[in-house]
Amino acid sequence: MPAPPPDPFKTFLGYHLRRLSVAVMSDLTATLAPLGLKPAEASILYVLKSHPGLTQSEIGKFLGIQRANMAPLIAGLMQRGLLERRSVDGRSQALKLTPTGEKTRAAAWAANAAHEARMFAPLSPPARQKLITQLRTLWHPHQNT
Amino acid sequence: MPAPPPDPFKTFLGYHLRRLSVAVMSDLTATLAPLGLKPAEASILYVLKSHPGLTQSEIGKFLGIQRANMAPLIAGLMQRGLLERRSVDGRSQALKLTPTGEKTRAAAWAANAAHEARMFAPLSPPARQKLITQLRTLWHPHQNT
DNA sequence: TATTGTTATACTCTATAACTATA
DNA sequence: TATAGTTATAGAGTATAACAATA
Repeated sequence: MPAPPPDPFKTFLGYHLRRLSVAVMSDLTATLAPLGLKPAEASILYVLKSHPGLTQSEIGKFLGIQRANMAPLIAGLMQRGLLERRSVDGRSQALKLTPTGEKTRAAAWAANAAHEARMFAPLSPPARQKLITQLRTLWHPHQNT
Repeated sequence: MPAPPPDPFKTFLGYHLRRLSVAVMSDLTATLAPLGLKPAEASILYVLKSHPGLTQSEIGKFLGIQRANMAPLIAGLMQRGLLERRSVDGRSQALKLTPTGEKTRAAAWAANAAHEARMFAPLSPPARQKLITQLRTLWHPHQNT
């Protein structure tokens, strides 16, 4: 009885990280679609809930999204009445959620939490928290932007 | 002294999974670039080392790459003399590494292993293996393709 | 000079549809 | 009828460069 061929990625953490991340992102995209939000848009709403008054450049730095790509994202959320602007100086504007934006954020947050519970059900809450801690230890933002 | 604003993604495993995965993929891309390989191409070489004789469709199923996107990848590797084909029947061809392909694969593998050691240095080997096991438990391939 | 927001644009990755030739 | 390989193409997501207005 011949041994089964070995999995070439058995020792490569990066491979499993990537495959799981892609699967989770795909599920999150489907989860948020009924709310008319993409993951990046929902993330912006989350950041503005906890950090109201940030400019769009600052949000981009926080999320790893470039200025040039933030512009259409913010414009779309503004157009839907989810955000409002207040001029800080002539070139930058503080952003915050409108009441509608906060309702949408809360709905997205609930859907996102349900998605997390579904995707990571095999892990106990402590195991999940430990995993988050490990991933944060390994992720050094300066490697990106 | 006001409390710092909370990180909105503190409890979202998916977010940290994604940020780390993007950083790791970026580093891997840079690591493999001097060998003239993209991560997907290196993965194909790895799979053919452990599973010689697979067709390109089978490799695509293994890696989660669609048939249509496998065609140019395989064509490029063929053109560089890294792969050879043997007709199984009129429509499918078994693939294997050429001697040059095996040399390139070995070089990519060594670079990839060094990349992993660098990226995941904070984790001991047992911790790293446990993390791989956890990620594999959470990843159900049928969610994708 | 440096920064914010914006536009235009290009590049990669991924997804779908359709075709051929084979089975 | 179904499958392997291919081509064409469209859509995201992301990257750089350049500009106007402002600091």
